[in-house]
Amino acid sequence: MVAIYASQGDPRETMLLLWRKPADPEARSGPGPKPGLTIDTVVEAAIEIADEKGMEALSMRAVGERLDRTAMALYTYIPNKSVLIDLMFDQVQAEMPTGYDLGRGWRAAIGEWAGDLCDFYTRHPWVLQVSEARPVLGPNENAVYETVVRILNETGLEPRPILHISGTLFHFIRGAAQTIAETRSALEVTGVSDEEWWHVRSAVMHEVAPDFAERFPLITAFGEQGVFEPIESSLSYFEAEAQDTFDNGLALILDGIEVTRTR
Amino acid sequence: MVAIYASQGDPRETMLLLWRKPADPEARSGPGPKPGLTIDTVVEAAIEIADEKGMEALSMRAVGERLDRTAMALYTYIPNKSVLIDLMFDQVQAEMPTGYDLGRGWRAAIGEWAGDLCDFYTRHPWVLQVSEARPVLGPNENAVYETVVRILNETGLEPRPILHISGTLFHFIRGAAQTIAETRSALEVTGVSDEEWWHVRSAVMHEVAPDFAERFPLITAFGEQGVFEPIESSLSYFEAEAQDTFDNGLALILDGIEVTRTR
DNA sequence: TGATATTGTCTTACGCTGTAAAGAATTGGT
DNA sequence: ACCAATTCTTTACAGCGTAAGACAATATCA
Repeated sequence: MVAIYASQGDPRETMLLLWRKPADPEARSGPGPKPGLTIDTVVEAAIEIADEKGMEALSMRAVGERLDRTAMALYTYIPNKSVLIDLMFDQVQAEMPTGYDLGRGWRAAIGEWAGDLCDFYTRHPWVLQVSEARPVLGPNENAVYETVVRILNETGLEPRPILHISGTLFHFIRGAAQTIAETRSALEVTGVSDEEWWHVRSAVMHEVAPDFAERFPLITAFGEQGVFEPIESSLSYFEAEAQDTFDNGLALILDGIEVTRTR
Repeated sequence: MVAIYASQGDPRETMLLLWRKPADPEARSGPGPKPGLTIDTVVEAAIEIADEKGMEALSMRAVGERLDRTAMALYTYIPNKSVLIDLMFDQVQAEMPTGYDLGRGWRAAIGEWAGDLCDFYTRHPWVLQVSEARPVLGPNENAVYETVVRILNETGLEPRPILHISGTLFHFIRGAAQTIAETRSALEVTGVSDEEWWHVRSAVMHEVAPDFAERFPLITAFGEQGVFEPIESSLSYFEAEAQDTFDNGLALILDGIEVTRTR
């Protein structure tokens, strides 16, 4: 996963695009051909490609082709690919709900929010490749932050603990969502099911590390009583396991918040 | 971050390399020139490049150059780049300690382990780009899993909860380490300090969203009383903040484990 | 000793990437 | 009719992983 730093290029220009403030409010009627595309159509096409085939399939040529243009035509609308990714990133976050019911308490609300965020990330796994370190600062990203902080504010905790908890939730949810998304796509990408994958490797493992059970007794014991029990769900084994880790991990973190709160 | 799936190519060949079992124990004295490199020298050179300049600078040509060879010379030792990354991945994990003192209880031990893992990831941030979904299954990766499970086994919990907790810890620690590493490298890569970065954007923000405080009242309020207080530490503001999030989030998760344990 | 088979390494080549530079085509204002 | 502005295309460059083929070095066998 290559960390993609937000906003390579002129920050002002990027922000104007993110918040859709045309740089020059006049001058939108001069000579020259009318633009055949808009920022939104370009961003939308790029999002479709990233959703369908992943971030590594997102090329300027591919986006251009989807819009019946060449790659270079896009540079009329967008300064470079890095900014395009920022715009995609902020655009999809509009999918996240903002109005969670606080009537049933912070725990129910944050649980719902976390589930929605995890679903969001698994719908758009490429979003996880955008660095969180220096945020994009678009309107929809800000709305997501505002939403989680508003829910956590119900805990009665101070601002700094709330920011730490929000960061912790993001770390956990992003990691869980990434694993869920990767287990899901692993079959599509490699064409090998979890069962096949494990079957082949466990055979080679015995050949290559005959002393495995002695060297790693606990994971051997834990593996034997958990791995590849027949499961009823329609999910692959690993995906079901990843989903369980999310559910249980989330509950554990909420318990931890409760402890912090009542201390 | 592009998810890199482990073991593209023949799984058996990859496992033999990971566990350093030469495919053919005989036949190591035939005609032809003697090999000038070894798997280890190649993997080591690749790790150095990834550590120094990041995963996106890791190219076969770059590794070859560091060893005074061409890119193609490496294919004598390694089937392809994907397998090279698997070998790098498992190799560096040997840095993780395995013998944590359980005398002071699981909480102290897991706290130490988590800190070590976070440090490990920030030393080798490229490791975070290797997918966790289908593990590499090398000896050192297995040792890391065995270690964390051995510590968590001290909680007295059942295997499945322990696996969920271990997964939760990995998700959280990876996310925290990634943010720490990215805040650290953001300055090097972009040449812009956190303060400059924020100064520019907050100015443009006022221009582009004059109603920001009304639209996002809580993050406005929370921001005002926390952001960019002068800090004494040698860390950048964001890095110190990311480190705080790790420390507090870890404590919170450990509290959550305690709750699960005593329920 | 000379031939042969085997192996390490290099060169070349292909299709992909982001985007700089330059030119063609289209349009509105004068 | 001309000009200036704007959209869009073409071409080009250096980088990527790696397939194919050539070449050089070496140990074994006749």
